[in-house]
Amino acid sequence: MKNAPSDLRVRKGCCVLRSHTCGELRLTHLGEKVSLCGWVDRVRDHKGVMFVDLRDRWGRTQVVIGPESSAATLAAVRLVRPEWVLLVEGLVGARPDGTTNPKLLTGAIEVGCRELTVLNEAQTPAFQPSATDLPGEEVRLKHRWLDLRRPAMQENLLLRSRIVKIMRDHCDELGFIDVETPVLGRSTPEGARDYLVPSRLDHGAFFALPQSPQLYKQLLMMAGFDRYVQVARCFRDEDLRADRQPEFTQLDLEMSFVEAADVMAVIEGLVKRTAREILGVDVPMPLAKLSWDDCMERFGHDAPDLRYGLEISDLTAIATASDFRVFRAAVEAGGRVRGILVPQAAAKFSRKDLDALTALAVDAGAKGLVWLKMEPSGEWSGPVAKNLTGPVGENIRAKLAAAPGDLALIVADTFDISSKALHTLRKRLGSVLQLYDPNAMHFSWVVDFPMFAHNAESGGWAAMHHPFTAPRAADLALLDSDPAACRAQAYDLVINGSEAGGGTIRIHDGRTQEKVFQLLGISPETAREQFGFLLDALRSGAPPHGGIALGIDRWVMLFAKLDSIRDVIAFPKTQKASDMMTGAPSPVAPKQLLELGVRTIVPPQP
RNA sequence: GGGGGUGUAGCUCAGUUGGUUAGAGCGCCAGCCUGUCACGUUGGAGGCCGCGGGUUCGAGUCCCGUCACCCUCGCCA
Repeated sequence: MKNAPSDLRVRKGCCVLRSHTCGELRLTHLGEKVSLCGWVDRVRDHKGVMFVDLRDRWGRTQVVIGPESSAATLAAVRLVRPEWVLLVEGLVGARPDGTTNPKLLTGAIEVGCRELTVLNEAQTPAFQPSATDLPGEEVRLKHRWLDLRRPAMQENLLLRSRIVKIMRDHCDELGFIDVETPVLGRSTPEGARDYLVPSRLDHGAFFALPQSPQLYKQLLMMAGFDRYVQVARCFRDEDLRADRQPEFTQLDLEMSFVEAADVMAVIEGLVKRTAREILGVDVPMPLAKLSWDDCMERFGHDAPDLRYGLEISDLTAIATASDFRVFRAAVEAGGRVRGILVPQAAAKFSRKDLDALTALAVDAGAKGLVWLKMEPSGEWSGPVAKNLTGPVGENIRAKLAAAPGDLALIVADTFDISSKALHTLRKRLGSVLQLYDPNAMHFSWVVDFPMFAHNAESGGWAAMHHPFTAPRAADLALLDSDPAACRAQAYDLVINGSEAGGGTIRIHDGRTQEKVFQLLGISPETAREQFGFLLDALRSGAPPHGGIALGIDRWVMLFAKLDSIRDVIAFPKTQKASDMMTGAPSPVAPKQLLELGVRTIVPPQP
């Protein structure tokens, strides 16, 4: 054994220490003198002969230390432990007959060790990256450097890198200019909660981290950049989910002199290219476009999973003719009666299962769930079937196209609540009944969003997308007469029931922008104070423009067929937005707070 | 903020109705082993049962509180 060399010898290629990676050697390298660097994955000691699996991000190679190796090397390797970092020099040899390992790409060869250099020792790791049992996520996050040594995690980040490169290449080839925008910006009350950064030079004033570069990219259009793109970090101080982190990355882009179709075409090209290069799948273009109304009506949600059916049917007209009190009450209150037919599911759901589904519907706000099973006789059965005999039952059967053995789930409530309940049920049924191939990917657009939604807090209007979204040209007059009916030039990209991107054509004239602000309850004074620069810029020769932002983390998660966004982020945060590894966020020194003119209410923890 | 789940050895987990000294596999330490590749084999060390309180003759187990992590509703223009 010798110590790590201080005089780095130049070898072939650009690598000084190593000639090859641990995933590289094949039978074609037989007899070559090579040097490998990597981590000790496993050691197998057979006294006279020892095996060390050396691992790097490229793969794993078996190193043999046998009688041919020097006594010093043999003695040295006996001390080696998993996760030590080694430099191994030796000859590539073919493995003896019957000892090749087809599970490894390098399984036909092994490196006969001539010289062994310990580049670094390692304390016993908190968990073994090579282990088959995955540690709990808490442990993985705390020792993230170990977790990231696992081949699965390395593959995830490699996939992310490839996808981002495809995105950048695609935009570059289409003439997009990559422009960076500020991270320290101005807080606006719209949208999500801001992350704030206190100003040292102006006590009492705060920067906000961007929820997205929305206004900057619009101003770049007004500046004439025509096509802008950025891989942009965004920050939203809201509660986390499996697919939501407080900081996340968007492919943010904006184009001038375009209509929605132009932006969508750019993204469709990207979808096609990514699917081809990453999955080897050809996605037919153009993608299906569903109107928002259609989505809500048929799936109860604005980002439906279209890998399976279970569409919602409207039974309101049938219910109107019914004596069933539950149905009548909903209809008379202006609500709707809607249902899902689950083919050949009657026998699969026990009373207990149906109670669980009912609980789901109730959680979604519904007062209950009507379930009906169709008997072989063609009659409905179930707790309320007796209320739905005769023509009503027959009409429901006809409308749902129900057959014996089918299960019908019906919700009578407001449109919003029935949508939510049936969407929740549809999702549950889809996964429980395995109605789709989990490896399949389905891309579609949802378009024609309403401009506004009712804001429960203020009682006024809230922007469905954001306050800069342009209404459809034909709907411009509706801003005055009927804002609720006004549709936006908005488009969401939906992948497997997940919102993977969203964009709009923007308002490019000041008068319309002011009108929309006004509808949103933003006074002219507030608008001037917070968005004065935008209003001025809109009056300074703003081109028609629009764009989109894609959630890169979600894209990678979906393309990697993973359930958690954290598995495609190198250093993610926990559900309480803390970093298990660094301990962020942490208390700071009183001096730092003093400089910032900030006083905390809760005293710092010791 | 609400609902649900988990927390026992470094890691993954078992632990019965509340009852003697809390177990297993992996890892770790020390032997044996010349063709293994999740090597095998013999022995050994290793525990604040998340934390605090309570009930009890007795608590890993029951009760209350609390903390952390995960899923989820609200929230996320």
